[in-house]
Amino acid sequence: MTTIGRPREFDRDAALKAAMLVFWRKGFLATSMNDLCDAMGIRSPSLYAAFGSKEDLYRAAMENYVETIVPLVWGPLADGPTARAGVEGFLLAAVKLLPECGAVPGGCMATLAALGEDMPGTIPDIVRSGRVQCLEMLRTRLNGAVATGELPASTGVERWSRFYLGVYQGMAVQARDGATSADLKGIAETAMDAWPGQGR
Amino acid sequence: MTTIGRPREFDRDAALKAAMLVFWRKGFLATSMNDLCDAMGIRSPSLYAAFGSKEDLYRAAMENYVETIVPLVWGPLADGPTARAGVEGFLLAAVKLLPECGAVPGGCMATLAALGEDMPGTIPDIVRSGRVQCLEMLRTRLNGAVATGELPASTGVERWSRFYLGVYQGMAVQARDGATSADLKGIAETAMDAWPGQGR
DNA sequence: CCCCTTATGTGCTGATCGACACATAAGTCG
DNA sequence: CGACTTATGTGTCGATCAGCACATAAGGGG
Repeated sequence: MTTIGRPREFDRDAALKAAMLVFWRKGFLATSMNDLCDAMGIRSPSLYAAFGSKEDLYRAAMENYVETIVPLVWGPLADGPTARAGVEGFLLAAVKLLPECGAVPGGCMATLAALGEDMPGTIPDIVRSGRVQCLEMLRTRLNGAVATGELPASTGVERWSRFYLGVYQGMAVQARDGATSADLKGIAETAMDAWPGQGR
Repeated sequence: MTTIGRPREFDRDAALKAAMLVFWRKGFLATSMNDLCDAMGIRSPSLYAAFGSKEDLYRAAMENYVETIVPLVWGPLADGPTARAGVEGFLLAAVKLLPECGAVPGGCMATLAALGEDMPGTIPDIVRSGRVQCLEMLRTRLNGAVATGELPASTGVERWSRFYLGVYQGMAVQARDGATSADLKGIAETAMDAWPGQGR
């Protein structure tokens, strides 16, 4: 299919990725259109033509983050041979990816976005939906473990899901405050020692 | 001592408290000087004369929060008869105070501030210091428990401190996303079941 | 009473915000 | 080659931002 009209001179996906990295690093409020134009290498009319508005661009950036970055941490949850191994793999992946490491921003954009600031428009819905998806992944994995008998039927899946989600969120906060990989690993191991149904 | 010059016509402490509540609800970036003037019932020259700048006012507001609100949650940590009772009391206080409840904002200003946004000036240092103080309170209580023999000498105080801090931080995030008191209580109880040195 | 000091109220400043008008350029289609 | 469609570049819009100049008001000290 041949597109009519003057062809776009920049790579839309590359520009979106650049915008995602800026939003990840600086957040929605602290990022200006100038910041975005500089990082994306385009002028604002091109940006508005391709992405709509700052809020629309943020939504697209969050979707890009969920598609490309989130699986690096949450993929092991679904991939582990058992639910226990899945949760452990997910927390250990967080240990590796949450601290600042050079070019890529630290922390978790989906977890830490729009927490302490009153956001305009639909921004709160966008980020809340990302966090709810994470909770849902934990529910799914733990429900599966109850179904296969890996966990006793009496396991409170809802509370354990929220517990491990909370541990991850706490790790993200402390990583933002400069916690080391060793610090985060201690949190993850401590949380794994609490794994349900194996004793008390 | 008689103060010279025209006397101030507003209550400085009441105005500071009003500013603290606005910063708590909306965050530093999303709060404008207009918001602050409206809430404090004064005009901007009076604000600048009494508090310096927006950043100075934020620092004062955070100190006010740490003095008046933080003890409502963290006071039970030091007051409990044992370290275990202290940590449990602190988490249960968080269950009651983190969810939105009418006039008072929900969440925790010190925990959720400046997480997803790039903040100007010394704002990051201000909020980081608040969170480090919380970690220090946990360290102190758990170190005391090791000294009195309540916990075995082999207890890794650092990792347990970061673990319970992380649980609290996760509860704060989920409260921001609409978790109920029952949801938070489940997290708190699950974390208490992991209490060190009583079995496995 | 006048002088000094500090607070208040009006109104404004330069900077920056998100967003767009407009003219021009670069393609495809007839 | 026009006619049409879409992208780019320049420039700028009104709104809002944090902060302050200036004149006026309200107290105490002499």
